[in-house]
Amino acid sequence: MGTLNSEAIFASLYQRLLAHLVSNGLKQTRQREDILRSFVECGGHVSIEELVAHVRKRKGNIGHATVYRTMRLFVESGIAAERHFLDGPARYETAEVLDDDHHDHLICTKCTAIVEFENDEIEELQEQVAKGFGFKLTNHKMELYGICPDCQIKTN
Amino acid sequence: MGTLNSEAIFASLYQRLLAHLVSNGLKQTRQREDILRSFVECGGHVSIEELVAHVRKRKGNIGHATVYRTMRLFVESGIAAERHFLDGPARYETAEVLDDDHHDHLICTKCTAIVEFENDEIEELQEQVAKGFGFKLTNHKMELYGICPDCQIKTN
DNA sequence: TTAGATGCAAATGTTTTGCATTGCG
DNA sequence: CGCAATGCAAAACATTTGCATCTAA
Repeated sequence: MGTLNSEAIFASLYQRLLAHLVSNGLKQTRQREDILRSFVECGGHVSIEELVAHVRKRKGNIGHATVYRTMRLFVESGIAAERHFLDGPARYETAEVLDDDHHDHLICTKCTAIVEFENDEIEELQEQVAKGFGFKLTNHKMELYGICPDCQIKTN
Repeated sequence: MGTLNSEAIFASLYQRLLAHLVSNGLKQTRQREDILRSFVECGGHVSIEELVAHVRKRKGNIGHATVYRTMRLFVESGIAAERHFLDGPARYETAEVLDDDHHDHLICTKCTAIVEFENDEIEELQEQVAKGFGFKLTNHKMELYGICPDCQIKTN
């Protein structure tokens, strides 16, 4: 999985990005296309630093500020989502799955492997908790930390 | 609630802190006592900056670094827990409730009011999810974001 | 042509660290 | 006395911003 249809994912996200650019009077640029391509090729949960490195390897130079500004743009366009795991730098993932299919994360504290999951029962209970306090729920963050199967085997 | 038995809370936490200090060959200092007192008086979810201001108002000067180092010590002693809401600075809460009574947070995105809650059903489901992926769950973070009753009334 | 985008460097905010000095045990 | 703690300033990060320059539309 991944590289197989990565061109298709790129195309779909780029189309959504273009729609956002047009409807907001913003511009299509070489950098935005490069960053999106790297973003898709990197798979999930990339940091800004990793993106900068990836774009620089594929193409020429790119500024940090540009990548920061572009990822903010991607989030506003609805094609990327920002996550804050542990307390490292922000990480981004493609939003293609997110449409109606919200997911949360299970993170290994030894090797930082990340598994995505979805659980409707939990979502439902969260909704009930919020309602119980009179809150109108807008979104949530749930991260489970533990030791993954591989790391449980390795004694280190 | 709060100021009523805050001296009792202080005493209980201080006792636990002393135990940690003694068993690790660390020292009892004026600053550590002052910071703990402010920490308890401030109630829940204080930032380092707020603690510095509070200690300075009650007593004389104190260094930022000391407060950072002391809160890390408090976390290691098991008398404080660190939280990262939204993406502001770290916030700390007293761990007295945390013993066997884990709780999560419901946060208003308008006024940043924070409500604590506990839900065993959700905990149980989280455990099941982790088990499903072969993970050994060590801890988790769950934050629900929404609009609190007060802010729903105010139209702004 | 012109508003928006880029890239650099400087600024910001949070947290950590080096080091001389102080103070608990 | 000796090691740990403090306080300051400097460093380290992650991120944002100012500004001159460039470029898509």
